[in-house]
Amino acid sequence: MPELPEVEVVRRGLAERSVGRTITGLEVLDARSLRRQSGGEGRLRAVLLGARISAVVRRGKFLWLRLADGTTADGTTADGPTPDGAVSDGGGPDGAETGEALMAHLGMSGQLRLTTGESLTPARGASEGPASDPLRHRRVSLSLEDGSRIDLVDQRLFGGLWASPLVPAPDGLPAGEGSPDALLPEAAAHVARDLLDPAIDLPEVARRMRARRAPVKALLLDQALVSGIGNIYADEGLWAARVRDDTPGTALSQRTAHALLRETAAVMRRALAVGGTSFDALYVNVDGRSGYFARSLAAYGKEGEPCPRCGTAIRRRAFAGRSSHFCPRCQRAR
DNA sequence: CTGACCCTGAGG
DNA sequence: CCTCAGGGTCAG
Repeated sequence: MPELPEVEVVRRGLAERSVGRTITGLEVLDARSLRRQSGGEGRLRAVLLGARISAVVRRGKFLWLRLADGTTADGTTADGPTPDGAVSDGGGPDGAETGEALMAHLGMSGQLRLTTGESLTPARGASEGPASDPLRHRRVSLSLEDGSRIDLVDQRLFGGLWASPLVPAPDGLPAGEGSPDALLPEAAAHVARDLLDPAIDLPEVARRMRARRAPVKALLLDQALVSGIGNIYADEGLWAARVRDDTPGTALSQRTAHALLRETAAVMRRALAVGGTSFDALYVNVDGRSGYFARSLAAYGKEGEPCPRCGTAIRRRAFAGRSSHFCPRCQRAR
């Protein structure tokens, strides 16, 4: 559910309130959230404890925290592996970059919540709690030096946290939103630039789409081609550009393919401006608040409702293992 | 490129 | 009780 705009809302919240802080604790309530961490909790602990958060970066739906050597309470410097030559000193005043990033992916139901000292609820039994407890599905928590906490809350456990070494981005351009340089985590190296990335080459992405026979919706969802788009914004972008989901990439003109990308970007920008899309409490920002874009959706989840453009009932069908929503009248196959 | 899998909770 | 929802990954 969280797609680019929602993840960007989270990135901004974290960047505002966690950059410069040192990580002082790691609490793992459900090890399944660390599924992608080789070496498990012990390895993650070694990377995180004593590290200072120097930046919060996003590419597509992937988020990562850049880590620098922080100063521990007793004044000693935390250690961390530094891959030779990869990192000189991107860090701030009190430490060199550790060469590792903390990756975060929210999956379907993941949230990163920031809780300040006062609002920390008295520790209930593990992740058990009343249905009203917003932290009921808390899986992992990072304690920060100021007493605040970053909580990964994830009902369905598709998301996760894991450490990944930084490598240079092949094009030498900033690795993502919020990135101080061209270094990106190895784990995000396969992820294409997203539609809100100033360094994305839209005509080139359009050309690559047109070189593939797969249905255009599958291409929009291919994170290695263009990242950040999920089922909701794919349907909305296709609706905005009046393109049918099953149109083969090869059937698109350069003009149409480019327009589709621009329309999808525009939808995501509008969603971001109102805090993202959420249908319920499952997607929220770092303070637990929902965005307002759901009320602006034209196609997604609107089966049977009139198309805002022509009034025809929106249709829904299974597509590539997911559901697809479109207007049968004004979204024509090409 | 399709489908299974990872998961849980809502809804039929 | 069964099915469905869905991002990413990986086997086939």
